[in-house]
Amino acid sequence: MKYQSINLFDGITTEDCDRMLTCFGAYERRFSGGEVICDFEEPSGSIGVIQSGRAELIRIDAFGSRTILEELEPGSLFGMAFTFSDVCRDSMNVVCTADCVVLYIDYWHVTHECSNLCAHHSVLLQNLLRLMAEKAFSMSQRIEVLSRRSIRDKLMCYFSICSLRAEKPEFTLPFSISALADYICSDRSAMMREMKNMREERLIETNGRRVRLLSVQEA
Amino acid sequence: MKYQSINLFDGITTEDCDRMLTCFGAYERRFSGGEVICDFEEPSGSIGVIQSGRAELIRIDAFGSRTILEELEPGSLFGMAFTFSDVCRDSMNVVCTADCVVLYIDYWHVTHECSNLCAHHSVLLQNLLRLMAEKAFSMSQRIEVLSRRSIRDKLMCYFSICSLRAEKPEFTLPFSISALADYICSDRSAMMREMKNMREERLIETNGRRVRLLSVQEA
DNA sequence: CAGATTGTGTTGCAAAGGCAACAAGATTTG
DNA sequence: CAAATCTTGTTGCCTTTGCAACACAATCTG
Repeated sequence: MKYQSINLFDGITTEDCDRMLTCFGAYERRFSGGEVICDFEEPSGSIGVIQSGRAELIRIDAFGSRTILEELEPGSLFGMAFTFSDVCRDSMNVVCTADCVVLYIDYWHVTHECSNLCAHHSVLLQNLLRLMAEKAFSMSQRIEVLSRRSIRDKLMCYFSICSLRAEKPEFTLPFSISALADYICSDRSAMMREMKNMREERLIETNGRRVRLLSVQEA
Repeated sequence: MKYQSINLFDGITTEDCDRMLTCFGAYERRFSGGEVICDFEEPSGSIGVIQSGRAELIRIDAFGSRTILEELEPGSLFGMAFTFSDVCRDSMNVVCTADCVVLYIDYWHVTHECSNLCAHHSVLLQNLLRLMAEKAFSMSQRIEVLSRRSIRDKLMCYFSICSLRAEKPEFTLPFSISALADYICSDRSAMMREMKNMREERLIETNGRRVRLLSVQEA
């Protein structure tokens, strides 16, 4: 099962698309690396779609511990119900890591037939449904990784997912080794120690962000 | 922000609903406690909707360690892209915990206008969108909890969510204390030890599944 | 290019958590 | 009702992990 990423506007012509976006009151914004795209300070009724570039959903807790809650790639959604709204009073941000174009769409407009009867409203809805399914999929993966009890198991689970996605046992991490520690919610030095052990036990080979799974699990 | 759960068929009359379901090839099945509703053995193109009862999404890894990946309540969705499909070769099941009625809908039919032009297709799509958003929301919560580094923090985060949902500092856990350990992916005895400490430090009070948060966080 | 920042790699130490094992109350089931 | 099962509760021991602190390469920035 492989998911090729789709864009929200696949199957809609540029003219129709422009017309709908005007009708929806949608708008685009550009961000450059390091900028905070969204800080969830006030509730918003709009969905953000990463059109291009990269961003991360970051949580910083009261003690300054930083966690990457999510990697956002082109096609990724954020905002609204997609993000857990700060129950624990930590600061949450979507931070741009590589120059981004973000499209904002009002949620209400998407779910209600508009008076102009936009021709491709239903196509948009279908695309949105599919993007959300992809998002649900990636969150399930994250839960899968985080549900492991040890750093080693978390790494092995995450690497398995990466290698499955790459369709080979060798792949490149989508972020730095340090960020990987944030992703698996473990201490960086503890993780590096464990990776060293795993290299010595010949479970993996690493070279920078390049990782190769050696023990292709037999089961 | 409070979410009242919706049903997939809200806003659709019973007759229209029946007609659509026939048209979609949807069907209902009943399960009783302990039965395995879905084992993800073969890929399926359908969405499962819990209509009534309760179920859990369970993973059992190669060493027999059991994890509740998700609590499924009426309105919850499972199957397809909603569940991470077994990358790590562990066994995954949806298990019925209280007598369930489950509705299966073919995914393809939902996303494509049918030839019969079912009147309320778009309403169904909107409802599905909303259910998926709710699911995304609950998965975000789960990630929020699991991303905490210590058992104490995981518990506090989870209890905060529960108390927010209950709109008061006292609430009843939706599952047994033992199952809570599975939910937060920690050792049961370690969790009990930590809960004991937390009781002694007067962070919480517990009585069976009844929990009261004492330190209503000041920030 | 110099200084600042970020990423990588390492270590000692203390604390937290996992594991195993046991005991006893509660609930279910034949 | 008695046996079996599930849930709660506890403890000791040992491993894993987090934390603090350091060193050094790579990259960014004015």
